[in-house]
Formats: sequence, structure tokens, C-alpha cells
Amino acid sequence: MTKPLYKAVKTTLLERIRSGDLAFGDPLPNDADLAEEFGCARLTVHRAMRELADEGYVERRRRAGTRVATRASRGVQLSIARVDEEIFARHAVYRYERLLREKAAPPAAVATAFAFNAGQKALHIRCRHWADDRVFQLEDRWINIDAVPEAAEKAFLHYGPNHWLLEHVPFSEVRHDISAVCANAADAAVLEVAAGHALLRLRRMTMSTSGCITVAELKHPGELFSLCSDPHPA
Amino acid sequence: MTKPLYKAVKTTLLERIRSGDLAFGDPLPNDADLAEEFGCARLTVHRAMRELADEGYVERRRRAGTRVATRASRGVQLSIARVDEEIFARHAVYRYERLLREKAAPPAAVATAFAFNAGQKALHIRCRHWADDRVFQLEDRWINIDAVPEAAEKAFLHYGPNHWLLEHVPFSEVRHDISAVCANAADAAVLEVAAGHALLRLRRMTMSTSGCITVAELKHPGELFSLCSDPHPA
DNA sequence: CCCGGTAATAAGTATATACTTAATCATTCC
DNA sequence: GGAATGATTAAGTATATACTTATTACCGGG
Repeated sequence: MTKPLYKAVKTTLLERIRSGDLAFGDPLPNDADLAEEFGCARLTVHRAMRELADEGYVERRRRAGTRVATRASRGVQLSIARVDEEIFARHAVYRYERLLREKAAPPAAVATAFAFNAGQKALHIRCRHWADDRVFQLEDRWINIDAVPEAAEKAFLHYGPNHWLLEHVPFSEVRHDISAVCANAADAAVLEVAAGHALLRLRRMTMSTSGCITVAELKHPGELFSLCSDPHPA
Repeated sequence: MTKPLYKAVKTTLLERIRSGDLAFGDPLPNDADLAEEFGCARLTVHRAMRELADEGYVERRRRAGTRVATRASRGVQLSIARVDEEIFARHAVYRYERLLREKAAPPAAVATAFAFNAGQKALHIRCRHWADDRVFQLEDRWINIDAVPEAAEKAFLHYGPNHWLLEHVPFSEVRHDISAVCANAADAAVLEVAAGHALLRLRRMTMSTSGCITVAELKHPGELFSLCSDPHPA
């Protein structure tokens, strides 16, 4: 159960950075010297340093050495979990409810994403995700049944399309777009809030090598939503 | 300029996953066999596999081998860049404008985060970030001048506190909280939108080893905001 | 004085080797 | 039959060694 050596090296270096002992832009000793200091092989230090660099704490350049990254360069990472997991994490009871399932011609924006011809149909699902007795998320999804023909048979009555898609369809890239909108009358009714209430809207587009697979619009009542952090797995 | 071997291994494995050739949950050959297949050392394969595991594409367990991760387990990562960089990335002109600077007792929520006594004062900054001729972000920030005494002297007239803090204060953790709210009269005026307009609100709390350093509330007009992705740096 | 070649340097990659640790499978014994 | 035990396997870690490559610093010639 002893901690790996490279991790120990990593955390002591990280502590020197976090404590301000090493300020932004300061150079660190080179790999070889650190290896001597810690009494280990250069590769061991190298691995610690590489991970620190991957995580954005330091910047490395050949010949120039390693220096503490100016914080500007590191973007804060936040992760979006799956809906039901997110709700579970809040110690709330998750419930899924399908509102609509149809095969229809998608709106222009979606049709374009799918590279559809006029009138070509896709699978359209609308559903609600509940956390305890409140609506947590309203999902409006279009699935490209040309790209994923198996989806056409699914009812998505007892579990969400997200769930199934994640486990059955390989994908390569996801694009997100976050914005805030006011609830129109229809949304307000379904989400059980007043019209005009601020909603957090997440648009998600999932691609595979063969093109766009699915497009989803997820709306949350403004109040409740994700708190995230920038953890360092020490 | 030739691609490192371990990266080549990594991408060909990734292609097998993405193409659906290897489905979710499928086992991959063990390190030794793959090493033979690719005609390289086990460590080289090991590194490729470790990175794939770090990035969430596969799951590894001792003795049990490596299998393709069920997508459920990987959270989508999105990164929040610095305001001015974000604006720059949009090819817009960035402008900073300070609206207020005072030393005052912070509201209860902030005072609690700072572990302040009643009446203890903090530095309060309100400012706007412009993208071309539109207000991109309204920032309302409290800085714990007990934790960061140097900040007390700064005017933050020509550049934002974010900028300075990032470069001068070591920190260990950032907590975020995203929500949507309707613009009240004051916000609407400053952001140059109609009252009731949906705003994207980001609350950010920055901690160091010695406690909470700063708390910021960042508001965006609903329309414009970050598009993010889940890239794989092949 | 600047320009460009070159040497020195530090990070990066690759390999062989050896040992550790966790997990699973199969066997044995009660 | 079922639990304890031990063997086996595959990932994980650590080290020495060697070679590659990008970049800087220096130095000499035009």
C-alpha cells in the first residue's frame, strides 16, 4: 500500500509550487539534479514532471528546462457527468419519464448537422429527468437513425437515450454549448416553473467517425446545477 | 519530426475503439501480446495504454486485463479559459473597465467562506469585460486581503483582478458553480440588456492551503457563451 | 555588429530487465 | 459443499542505459 515513488516526487514538487516556495515562472532544477536530490532514477523524476506538465502545473521546454506555469495557461477543467449519476451524487432519487417518441423530420439546424436530405426522418425523444420530486432536466433529443439504425427499434420508455447511446455507440467527439435562456410557456409547464424563469441550456452534439450521431438540448431550472472543481488526484 | 512510437500505438488502438471494432466492455490483448504485435517493448505499449486509461478510453485492472471503458464512466471535460483569452479566441477586441473598488464588509456568504469576524473588511471589485462593443462579462469579486495583503494596494484600474491573482497567488483548488438567473434592474443596466433577460452565472471560489482567497460572481448575457469540446490530442 | 554555424545541454523516447502487487482461478482440506 | 490456500497472471513500478531532438548560448567570420 506504499505510495509509488513517482507520485511522492510529484506531490512534494506540487507542494513547493502550491506553497509559493516556487513562484510562477521560476525554474525547477533539471531532471538529473532532482533525481539525485530524491535519490531515484531520472526516469522516475521524469514521469512525475511529465504528469505535472500534463496537468498544467509546469511547462517544459527542451534545453530551456522546466518552469512553474503561469496560471494563465491552465484552463480550469470541469466535468459533466451523466444525468442519473449527477442526481445520485446529490443523494436524490432519480426517476426517468418519457414524454414523446416519434419519427419525424428534424428542424433545419439538426438536419444540417445530420447532413439530411429534405424530409428525411430522425428519431425524436423528449423526456424528463427527476431528482426526488423536482424536474432536474428536460431533454429534447434527435437521433440519426441512418447512422445508428439499432436505435430505431428502442422505445426509450424506461431509461433515457443517453444511457443507451453511451453504452452502444462508439463516438469520437462531443461538442457542448452552454447558455442561459428564459423559459417559454411550453418549457415552463414541463419543468414546473414560472414562464420567464431562467433556464440553463446545454446543447450537446455527438459525432462519430461517420458524422453526427445525435443532438440533444438539455434544460435545467436555473437554481439547481452542477458544482465542479479542479481536483488534483494526489 | 517522426511521431513517437507510443503515440502511434495509442492512436491505432484508439481507432480500433472509435471504429467500433472493439465494442464497449471488450477486452484488449495484454501488454505483452500487443508489444509483440507492434514489435516494440512492453513499456512502450504500457505507456500508450496508461494514457488511454488516464483519458478514460479504457479501464485497466490487474490480473483482469484491459477493457474498453463503458462510456458512462468518462465525464466530459470542458475547460474554462481566462476571460480575455476567451475573447481573444473569438477574434474580438478585449477591453477592461473597472466600475467599483472599495474596502467593505462582505455579504454573509462571502464572510463565511473567508472565515471572517463580524465587520472585518475585504477588497471589493466590480468590473466589466468587453468583447468589441458588447459587454461580455460582469465580474463582482471579493478578495480576502488577510490572506493576500499585497492585493490591498492594487488599484485594478487597467487590468482585472483575475489576471493579477492568477499570476501572483498560488492556489490549490477552485470550486465552480454554474447557474442561470434573470437579470435584475442593476445587472441589466450594467450588462446593457433588458431586465429579466437570462444570464449565465458562474460562481468561482478559489482556495489556497491557508483557506479561501477570493470569491467571484461572473455574469454573462445568455446568448454568448462558451462552446467546448472533448478533444483527443492525437 | 550581426549573422549563422556549432557545440553543449536538457528534455524526450525507447529498450531490457527485474521486482511488486492485486486479482482471479484452481486446488485441497475440513 | 464451501471456505481457506496457494499458484498464476497481468498490470504497475523502478532502474540502468542509450540514443534522439529541440533549443540555447557561444563564437568566429563577413
